[in-house]
Amino acid sequence: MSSPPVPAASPRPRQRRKEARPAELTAAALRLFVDNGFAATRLEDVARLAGVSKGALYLYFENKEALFEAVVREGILPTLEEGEAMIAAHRGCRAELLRALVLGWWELVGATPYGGIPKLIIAEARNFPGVVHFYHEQVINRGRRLLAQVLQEGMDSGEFRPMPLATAVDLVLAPVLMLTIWRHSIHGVLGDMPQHEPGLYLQTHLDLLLQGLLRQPGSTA
Amino acid sequence: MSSPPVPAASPRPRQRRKEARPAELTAAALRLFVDNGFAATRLEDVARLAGVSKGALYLYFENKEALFEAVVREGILPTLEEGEAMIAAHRGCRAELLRALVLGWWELVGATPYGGIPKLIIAEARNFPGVVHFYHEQVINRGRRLLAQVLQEGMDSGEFRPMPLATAVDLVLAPVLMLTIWRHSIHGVLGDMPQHEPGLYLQTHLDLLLQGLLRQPGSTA
DNA sequence: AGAATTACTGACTCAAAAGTCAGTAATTCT
DNA sequence: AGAATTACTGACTTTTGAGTCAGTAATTCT
Repeated sequence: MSSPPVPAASPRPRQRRKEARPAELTAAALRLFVDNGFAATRLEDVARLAGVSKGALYLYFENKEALFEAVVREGILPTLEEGEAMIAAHRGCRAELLRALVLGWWELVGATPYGGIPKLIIAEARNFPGVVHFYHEQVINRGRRLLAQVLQEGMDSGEFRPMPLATAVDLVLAPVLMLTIWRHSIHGVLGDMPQHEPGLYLQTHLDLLLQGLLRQPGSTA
Repeated sequence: MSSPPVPAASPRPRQRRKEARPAELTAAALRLFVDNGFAATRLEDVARLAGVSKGALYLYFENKEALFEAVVREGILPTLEEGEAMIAAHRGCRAELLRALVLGWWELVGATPYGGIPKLIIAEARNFPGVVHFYHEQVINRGRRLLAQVLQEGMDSGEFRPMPLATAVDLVLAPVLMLTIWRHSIHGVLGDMPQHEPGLYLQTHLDLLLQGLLRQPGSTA
């Protein structure tokens, strides 16, 4: 229980890397915030995971809340433009586009550390109304508009059956979000579900969804 | 800013109600844990909301973690037996049973304070692996088995198309869970979505799902 | 090279919230 | 009624972690 503290084989000489620090700190904070929650995360641990001292963290972020906000703001970047580009460039049926958007999102966001942000937002919503407003405007609603457009076009062209638009959008999203949420909560604890390979899960989701949406079933699957 | 503290119109003479306290305390704790998260909830606030002092709370619960565990354990009671009874009693097609189970769950659990527990478990999973194991065994897997049975019977009888069973179960659950999670996080902050009346949302979910599942579309909806 | 600058450290302070317990007032017992 | 019991209180101690800052060492300037 009381072995002498290991001298940490050459504790790596102090480095000065002003440019890289903020991104390294937000990456570390994202990981710990998602895993443990905001309140239960110690800034000393964030700093250590990023390879600096707690003092250094405060050189780059006013306080814990500012770090949280930075984490969320950073999480938007790698996402929506891609989707908006895809939707503009796409030729072919809306069903294929829908598949591409969902699977693309999974690869670009869901499967990366940023996939933890939905869980984080959900868990901390009541403590950070400002951040929620921001995220809702910049991410949620923007993503919804994207999907709504695809569904609307599909309905207009007769490819999809008519449906309540806003509700249908959320029904496309729900399984995708649950997948990432699960990964960052219960799955992380249990090592659950061999059969829940994300690819198969999303494919089945899309199959089921499209069979429900398509006027002529089988025309795409 | 500094009006004299209101004497709290007859501060209600001290009461002794050994029997009722634990349930009142867990009810208060459920509310605050779901709203603010475990770490961000002060036990003094839990006690005040339950109408007792902090000291009294410690007469009934060892510590904060024990209170959390009690909250989750209590949340199972009003649920699964009902579903298992329904499934045993039901005559008629599996599609109707599926509708009844989903809508029944919403009324009995989702729309009540217990509807906050999924969000709570998700948010705190990494900090309470023991509780997650318990919940997974006692609630999640049991609920899944229930739905799997219905889907399997439907497939066997030819009412439903064949599908990967475990995945299909989770696709039934995802929108239902997202509905409760949303209510207790983002919705609570934004007063969001007039059109997201839970009834319509769940009906649309079931319509869409069944159109995908049914071999002869229209035979139920 | 040495001087000047500044990114970084870690021991410190301080506030807040978990947990304790001697005392108080309902209730029950005789 | 008074004595004995015990559910409850709230002021207290202890612990924890956010936030600070005087000092240190890497880098740049001359």
